[in-house]
Amino acid sequence: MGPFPEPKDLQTAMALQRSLAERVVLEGSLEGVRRIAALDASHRRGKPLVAVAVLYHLEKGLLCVGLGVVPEEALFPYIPGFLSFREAPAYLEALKNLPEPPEALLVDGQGIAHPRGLGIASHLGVHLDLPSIGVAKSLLYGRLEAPLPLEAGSAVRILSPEGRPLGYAYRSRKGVKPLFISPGHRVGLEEALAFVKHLPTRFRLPEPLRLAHLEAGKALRQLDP
DNA sequence: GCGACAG
DNA sequence: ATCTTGTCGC
Repeated sequence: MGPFPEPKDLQTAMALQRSLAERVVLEGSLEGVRRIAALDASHRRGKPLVAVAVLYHLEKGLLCVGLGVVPEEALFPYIPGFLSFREAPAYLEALKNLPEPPEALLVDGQGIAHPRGLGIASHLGVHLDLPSIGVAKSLLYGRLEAPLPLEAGSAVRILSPEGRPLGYAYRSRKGVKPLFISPGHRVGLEEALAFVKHLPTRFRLPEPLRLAHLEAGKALRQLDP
């Protein structure tokens, strides 16, 4: 799949995003997929970025954890709309440290619900040619078709300014803030939501992502107590 | 020019 | 994302 391109400026990054977005495939079902990698990262200013890939089996649960660490100096800055250029390199390292390749990716961030149609989940999916889904804790782009009901399991579509469906706002549990689900690559809109709905979810985040989040925080603290 | 703005 | 204790609510 080649190296992960690191653009020298935002104009170049933007052009790359528009180009890669044309390669996104918005169809496919994840039925039958059991082994997924959940991706999350944590960091503190002046410290390395710690990325975690959790290999999770839908029936066996947590299998193992892969780490990816990138020094602050090597990091692309965080700019809304360009998150993948900052975090994806660390995720790719983390994925290399897994004993076996996942069948799909669950990523903390947007899929196609992005100004140029290439959130970090889509970017990673296209780069690795793997099915991927974006699960974000807040909305970056688009608007909700209607207010999201308070009931657990409710979902309303995320629409682009032109009215195109980009994903779903999804209430995973009662009394929690919604998650924003959008297909990353090689999965349809409905299928992406259906897949997330079937993941074990004890709290707000689906269990695989929650574990990845906990592991990332743990790893960051162990860097230098 | 005025807001909005994943992690 | 992280800095942070107790506290309100299901």
